Amino acid sequence: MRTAEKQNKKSRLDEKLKNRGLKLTRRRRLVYEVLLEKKDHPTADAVFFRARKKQPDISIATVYNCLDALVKCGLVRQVKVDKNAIRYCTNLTEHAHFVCEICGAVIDINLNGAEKLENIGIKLPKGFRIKDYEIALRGVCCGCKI
Amino acid sequence: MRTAEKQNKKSRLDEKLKNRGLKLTRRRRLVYEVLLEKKDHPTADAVFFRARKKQPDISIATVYNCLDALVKCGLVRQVKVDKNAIRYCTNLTEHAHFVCEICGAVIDINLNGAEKLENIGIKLPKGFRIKDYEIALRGVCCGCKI
DNA sequence: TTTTATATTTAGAATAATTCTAAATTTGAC
DNA sequence: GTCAAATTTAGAATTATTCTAAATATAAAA
Repeated sequence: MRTAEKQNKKSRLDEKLKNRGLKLTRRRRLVYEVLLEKKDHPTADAVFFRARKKQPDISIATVYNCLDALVKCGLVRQVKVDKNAIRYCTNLTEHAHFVCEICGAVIDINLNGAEKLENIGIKLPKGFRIKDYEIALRGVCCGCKI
Repeated sequence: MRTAEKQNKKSRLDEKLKNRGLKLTRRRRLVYEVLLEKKDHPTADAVFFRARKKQPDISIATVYNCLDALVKCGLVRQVKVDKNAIRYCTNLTEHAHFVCEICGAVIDINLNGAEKLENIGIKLPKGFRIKDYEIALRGVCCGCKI
């Protein structure tokens, strides 16, 4: 990628962060970049290792802080599909997650209109309001099946 | 409840445990009883406190062991709806969970046929197989709405 | 009913993920 | 450039859970 192009990409990323009301910092940019580069739902720890390759002096506490900031502003979502560490996801469309119980991989499963929550018609008790939901599918992925 | 009735209830519970191939122990009976008495999806810690009221010399390690055994044999299910401690559920029907983000309460939401997983038609990539799934609805319950 | 092999229970240590704290640094606005 | 406010940081603290190895209880056989 040429320098100008790279620069352009970077400023688009900065725009995105600013639009969400985030104070722009070197660390937040880095953490968000890392998440966008490999969308395999990394844990905070995995993000930390990837981030360190680019800025070796970043700390794990900062990674947690940045992830929290990105989640709070809505650019990133937490994925809580098992008892293990929280994973992070930049896919903001309505989707489910499949977790392979053998290899631990987490992949996005797109929902077509019919499967989206407002269309499947779950009935809540009176006075309850849903703000968010998460569908975790557990099983065996194609790479791990016998 | 009369003693005979109580006895009868207890042996039905024992049957259930035995049918699942579980070795019958005082602790497992207790832990399962506690779960059946108040189905509010307690954490291991909450189960420990309730269990201690009846058998003060039970240990937290045993509570974890018993819960694991009950989960493994299929009488109890783990509920992993947030980053906090795992919760336990004795409802074996297909259902979703609603978590109140204010008070933390977790309640069962029944699914009617149309909403069950095999009927909503989620498309998995080739070779993937689902063994289990979990729907977590997050929001505000009627008691906490403003 | 006693014996015996095996599984369960236990206290306490260990681990893992995350949060907290308070001092140092960086940022954006002026 | 200055400055207040927010961010970053190392390291300690916390929380939930798992591990370990010794003591005990259980189920089945004798």
